[in-house]
Amino acid sequence: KPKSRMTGFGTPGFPVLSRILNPLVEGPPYFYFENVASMPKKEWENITRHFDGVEPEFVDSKYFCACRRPRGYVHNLPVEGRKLILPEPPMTVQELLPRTTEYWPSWDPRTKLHCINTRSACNSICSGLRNLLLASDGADPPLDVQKHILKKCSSWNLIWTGPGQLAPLEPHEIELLLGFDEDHTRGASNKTDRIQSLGNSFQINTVAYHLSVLKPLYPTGMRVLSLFSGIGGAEVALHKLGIHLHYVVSVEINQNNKIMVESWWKKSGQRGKLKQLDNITDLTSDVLQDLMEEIGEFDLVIGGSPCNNLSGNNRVSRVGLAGPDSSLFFEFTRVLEDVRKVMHRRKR
DNA sequence: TTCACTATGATTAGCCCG
DNA sequence: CGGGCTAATCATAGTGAA
Repeated sequence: KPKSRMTGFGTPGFPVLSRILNPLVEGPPYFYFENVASMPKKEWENITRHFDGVEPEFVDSKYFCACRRPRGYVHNLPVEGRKLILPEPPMTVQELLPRTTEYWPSWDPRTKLHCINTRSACNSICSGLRNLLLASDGADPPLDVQKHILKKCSSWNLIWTGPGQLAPLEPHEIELLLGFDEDHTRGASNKTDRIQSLGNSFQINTVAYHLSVLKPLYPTGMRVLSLFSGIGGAEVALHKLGIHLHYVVSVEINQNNKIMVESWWKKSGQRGKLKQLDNITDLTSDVLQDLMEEIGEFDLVIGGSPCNNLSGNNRVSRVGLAGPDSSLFFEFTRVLEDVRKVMHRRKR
């Protein structure tokens, strides 16, 4: 089998490659940046330039869980000695959602789901498919009908929820797919918001695999600067690795997401300190310097900047990295550079 | 105001094949 | 090596009901 582009420096089942890192970008601070893999290559080259030539590691989360999620990760972490978090998650939809197997027809060969999108409304599609299935009265529909249905299933990421019945994923199912505990996003917002926030999140098992090399480096805990935190995927991944979170500065502008992170922080029994900020542009060099007077250094700067101007799903404003939201990427490298400056200055 | 739902293609990369 | 084909995509703006 040919090696896929989406296995990065190594995934379970694929050999671990080594790399030589530019000494200029060696940690600490370690950094970890994430975004969609399928943006124009030109934009990834642009991003690489802003990370002093560090190239993204492209990884598909299908090697870690039951859904596709091709993403690029730019980081300066060691790539040897990676470990999976336990328990290992279900690798197929059928294992993840056992109730679907009862209704999953033999002519639907899917075992993995597609990327989580933020669309939730496809009732008319689903009812149309149900009518098609009703027409075949329980028997396998004709091949051309099967093909049509499979295409819709693929396009809308539908699962079998009853006899001849298809539906999109519910928020609690997306949480499990992405490696969160069930109900991670419950209570803070409505269904629309939950799906949106989840769709923007890390896949925990994938990210934790990359971050696992930090555990032996920081046996007593880490001080983390989490940018574009969202629902706290980075924090959850580190916690599931058993890494003590000594201090987390979490920057997230969405109030619902902030509440979810704060709620998780309490629920998971954290003993460190969480400081939440709203807007990354408010995290100026001066503010950061004051923060670091209190905290000391940051061991890790982590986050994924907005992708909506880069995503192929965007019909309206796919204008590239310089777009109104995606241009916040430059704040990531700006903040990282500010952190480096403070740390470097102290070394002298 | 809040919320669920709906309509809306283009741009990619990766194939295959001549 | 280049053109054609296939398949997939962390989305947005608008509508209407509650």
